[in-house]
Amino acid sequence: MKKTEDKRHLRSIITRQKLLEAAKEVFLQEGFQKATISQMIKKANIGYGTAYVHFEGKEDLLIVLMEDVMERFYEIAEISFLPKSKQEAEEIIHKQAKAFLLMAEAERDMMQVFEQAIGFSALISDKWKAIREKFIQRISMDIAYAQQSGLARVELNHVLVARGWFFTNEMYLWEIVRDEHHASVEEIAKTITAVYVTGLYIL
Amino acid sequence: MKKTEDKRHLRSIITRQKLLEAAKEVFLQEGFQKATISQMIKKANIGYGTAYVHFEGKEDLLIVLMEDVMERFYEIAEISFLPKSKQEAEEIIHKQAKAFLLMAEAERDMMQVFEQAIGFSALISDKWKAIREKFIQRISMDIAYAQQSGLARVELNHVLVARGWFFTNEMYLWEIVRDEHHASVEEIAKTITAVYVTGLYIL
DNA sequence: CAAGCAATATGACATGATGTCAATATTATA
DNA sequence: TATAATATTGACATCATGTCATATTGCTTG
Repeated sequence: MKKTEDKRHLRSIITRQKLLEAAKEVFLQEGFQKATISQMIKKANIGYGTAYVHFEGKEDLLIVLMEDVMERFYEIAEISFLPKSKQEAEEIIHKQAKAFLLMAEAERDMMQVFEQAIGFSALISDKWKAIREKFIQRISMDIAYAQQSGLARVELNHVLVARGWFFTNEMYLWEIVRDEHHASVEEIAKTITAVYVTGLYIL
Repeated sequence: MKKTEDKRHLRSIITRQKLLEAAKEVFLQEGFQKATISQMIKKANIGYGTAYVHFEGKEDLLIVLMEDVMERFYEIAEISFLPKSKQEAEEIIHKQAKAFLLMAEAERDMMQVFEQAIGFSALISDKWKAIREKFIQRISMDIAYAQQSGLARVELNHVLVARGWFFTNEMYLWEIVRDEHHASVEEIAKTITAVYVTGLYIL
């Protein structure tokens, strides 16, 4: 007999789901700090203690709600990079930077909650740090490849350059999330890519 | 009659000072989140309510404690910038970036508390944002100057470039604060400056 | 110099959130 | 149907915050 057909297990799953949906609403409406478990269980029509049966707390709830968004970040980080010229590199890098920044627009609401939560929860902060390191590791490799191909300046420490480049992207991401950017994603991506590629690549 | 000689006003000042010192100890020991008013007033040997006579709460306390550090950031932001060549520009920029990053090492302990507090307190977050905007405004002007002098690429939006450049610096600052950097401040400053200057300046 | 006034300090209290747990309800199994 | 296993519940203990009526201390004036 499958667990899914187990009636009481099913009930448990439904409870969990109700709570997740209520939590999302509350997070979006109140932000991470102001959101409380009480509001969520009320919206979900379940008992207070039930929330702690299914999740460890606010943080845990948000992490589950963010899982698919985080997955998409990981996918962007994995875009392949094998340029044969400086121009080709610029195209790929521009495309990747833009995709990264567009995530901010596409998921603005949840990302706003996420940003707040990074400040409050070490758990969530670690999740974002993992994404960051994934990107940086990938960019480092890309730079090393370009250096080996004679496309990029060899005298630069590729790890340090990678971090710097990602940091620019990340901060613009948060600006867009907060809706504090005063230029289009396209122009931002174009500009920062231009400086980066000219600064790193030869010719 | 001067206020300073007023004995009860003097007592008030001493109380305030005792609290500030105790608060600093508690912040450094516990971090911003875990630090409580109770711990501070205990260390300072004053009553609970007294803390709220002198300050509005934890946030306010930390802001006062950070005032001189913030002042020093503003001073760094005001370094003058009138280069006559790309090389001269690189020297000045490198120097400024290094001074900025060295602040992280010099004030690491308090900056660690500050970083945490940025996540928790809108007030403190705004203080840091003000510093950031000050730097960006200044860098924007510098770039515009370099563009007018024919030293920098005119086709780039100077405000966007300025933000991107500051973001790299800022994120490295926090890495250094957290002691998570794996290169010397000198090497970091040298590397990011090299990419930035080559990317932005002509020749 | 004494009485009254103003500035300071105090801690008990109300509030609001958290996480736990013993008790209860529901479903499965024998 | 009895019993075991699983799921739900809300009352409770805990802890930090900010407020406020009261107490204390020092100044000032008649």
